[in-house]
Amino acid sequence: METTLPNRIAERKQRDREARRAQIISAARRIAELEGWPSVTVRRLSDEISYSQPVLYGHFESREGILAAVAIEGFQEIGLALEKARKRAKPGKMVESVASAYLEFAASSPALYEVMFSLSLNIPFADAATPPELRFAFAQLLEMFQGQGSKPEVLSELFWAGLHGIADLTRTRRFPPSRQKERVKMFVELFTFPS
Amino acid sequence: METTLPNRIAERKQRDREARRAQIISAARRIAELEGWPSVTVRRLSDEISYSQPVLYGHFESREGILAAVAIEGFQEIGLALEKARKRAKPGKMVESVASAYLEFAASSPALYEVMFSLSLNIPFADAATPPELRFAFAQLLEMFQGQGSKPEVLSELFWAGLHGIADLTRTRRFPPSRQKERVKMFVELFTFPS
DNA sequence: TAGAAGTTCTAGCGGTGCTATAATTTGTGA
DNA sequence: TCACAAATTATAGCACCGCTAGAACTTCTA
Repeated sequence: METTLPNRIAERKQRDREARRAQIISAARRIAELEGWPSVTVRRLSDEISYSQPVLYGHFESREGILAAVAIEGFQEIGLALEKARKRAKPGKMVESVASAYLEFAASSPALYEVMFSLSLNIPFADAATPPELRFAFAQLLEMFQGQGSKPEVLSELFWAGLHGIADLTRTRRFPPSRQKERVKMFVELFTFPS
Repeated sequence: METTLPNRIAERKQRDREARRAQIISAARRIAELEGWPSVTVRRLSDEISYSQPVLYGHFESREGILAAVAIEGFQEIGLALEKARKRAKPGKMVESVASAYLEFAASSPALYEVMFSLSLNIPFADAATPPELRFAFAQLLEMFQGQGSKPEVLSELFWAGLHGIADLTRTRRFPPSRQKERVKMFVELFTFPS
């Protein structure tokens, strides 16, 4: 017992730490979605988790580090959503299914989507230091265009860019939501090639 | 003379006011391009124009009002650039010309482009309250697709969305700049239809 | 159970956007 | 020309921000 007890204590501490970290991320996300990112202050977060401010800096380097963690979580979720949409799509409907899934993700969590892209992370897509969550998400698009056309990478990038453009311009109210259906339909047609 | 003098004084004051307003916008833009938007503080701007802070609030409602003014200026400039590209394009090269002009604008003034879109202005595109600068810019794209296809509005929106996506993902380092040429080429092909 | 090691909090620094109020300059009529 | 009103500008301060040094406390060990 005596040799295992310290381990169990250490494990519990680690669990607590991770739970608290998750709590911080969750609170940041919730507040951002309800009141916008400017309301996500370090003081506010420390209130939410009932710890003083310095505790937050034991988990993250800075406020921006917290936002980055939220963004990573977002990329993981969108990656999973795209994978699901890709795999469950009816034959010939893959592009439409993935496009809809992407836009629905962006529309249902606008603050999350905002932080995923508006944050100027120093995280290039095709870099060695790119987080796996980001790689995975982009891989879903790449997978979709494998075999179709001569440049699947470039095509995937354009598909992503188009979806991001629609999502971003919708989020910032540049596009009237009324025409969204038509928009998606024509977008899908643009990226559907005769087999 | 005596009845016109007060007018001349008032005119001079108005001119001074407008000059100072332009100076504020110009300083904000310069600082943002050199050091990023977080460096554009009200104190810093008041230093640049050698007036105290409250003077700035005689010109703009808030810091965000200053950014909005810069953004409007940006929309005016990109509108002119797109118009020029559209009108001077060789036959059959209009889409390519306009796309290149758009991306070059975004790449050459990244901070300006950033504020034009990252700012969540309450300014829908197709609204009555949409500033004319915004209308004009979008009109250039609309003009391009008039007659082509059945839904020029939707097509223009998709074109804009695609360009914005490329510009934004490039600016935030998600796209490696290396493939930019290929990207633009394929994008132009997507939006070029057989006559 | 005393002390070491690890945690957490208090309190404060320099900065931010913004503004009430004081000081100053400017234009005007006697 | 000059006193006075009106417009303009500056000073100084508020509440809040991100962040952190050092004090206070808790937990574990011997």
